[in-house]
Amino acid sequence: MTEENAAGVVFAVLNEIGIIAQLSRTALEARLPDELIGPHFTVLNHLVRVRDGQTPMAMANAFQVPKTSIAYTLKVLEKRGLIETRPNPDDGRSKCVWLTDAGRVLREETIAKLGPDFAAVVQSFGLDRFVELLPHLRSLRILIDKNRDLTGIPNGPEIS
Amino acid sequence: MTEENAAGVVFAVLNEIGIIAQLSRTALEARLPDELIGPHFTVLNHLVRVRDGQTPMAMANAFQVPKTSIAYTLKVLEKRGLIETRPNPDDGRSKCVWLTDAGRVLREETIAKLGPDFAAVVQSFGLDRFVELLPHLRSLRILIDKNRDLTGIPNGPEIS
DNA sequence: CTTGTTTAGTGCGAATTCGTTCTATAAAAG
DNA sequence: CTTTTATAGAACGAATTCGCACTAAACAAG
Repeated sequence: MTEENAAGVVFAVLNEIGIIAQLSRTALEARLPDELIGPHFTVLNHLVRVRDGQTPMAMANAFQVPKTSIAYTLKVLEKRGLIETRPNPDDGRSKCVWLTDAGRVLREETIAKLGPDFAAVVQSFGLDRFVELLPHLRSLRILIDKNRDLTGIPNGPEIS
Repeated sequence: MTEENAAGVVFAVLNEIGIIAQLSRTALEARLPDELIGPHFTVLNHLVRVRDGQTPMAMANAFQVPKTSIAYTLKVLEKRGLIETRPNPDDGRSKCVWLTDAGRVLREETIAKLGPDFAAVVQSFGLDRFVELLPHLRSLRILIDKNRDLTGIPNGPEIS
């Protein structure tokens, strides 16, 4: 199963990344209330980690998904009372997304539920390996993101 | 933006992985014929890399998606003449999936189109870093997969 | 052999994701 | 200021993903 060429290694890395993403989404959803799925939590978490009051478009860029996908996710979150939206004072076209108290609480509770899972993985995998992995993944992410704008991949009005 | 605790590092790593997965899916789809999307290619590639003649259920396990999702993907691929299915001689309940010549050709063409993209990323990121990343990602993937079976996450009849 | 349980795949409807089109506003050009 | 051009979001329908119920075959127990 050894990869012999450069493309093979890249392929294998992206393949592993794809599977890990799928696995962690499944694990996350197992700790979420039934009516919520991965992307819902991703939005809540993003609003806490980066900042409240972002526009939907900014989040579409951050997650690299079409704006219509974010729009639907936000609609569900708003209906559940986990976020609220207000007009953007700086731009009449757009709006800003704010967490409600319920949204913050749900995020905290979910993270608490994930704690033991993370702890188990950290113990087996080693925290130092995670720490070592992080900057490499960051720069790879940034690089692929840049490369997207160069290689003629049509990012269209949807993505950026 | 520095992460101070273990959970934060894990979170950040999984977050980067999620974005990279999303970005590479978008990049892949930009090189695929319009009527095909990421999962279609993933199946074709898997059948070449692992082996022809797998059952749908085996692929559902490999990709960690519900069997009904794979079923739909296979239905599209079969309609496009990229795969064909035959009954499983060892098990009357299941069937085996085989690549057609058209399926092999499409995979080759797609990989050829991705070549320059991969080369660009490899040049910037460094092949050695990919090589170093791979085993870590592999073991992380295996670990999360194992952990899923332990922590009471209901993998149900769908996943495994 | 018969019965009860598990597993692979299908059918079907709901939820989600996405591309296209449209409207309103902002930004740029003249 | 007026006229283009670009952007944010909404509306809408198609494609995809998924959960649940069902069928048929394998397997285990008796």
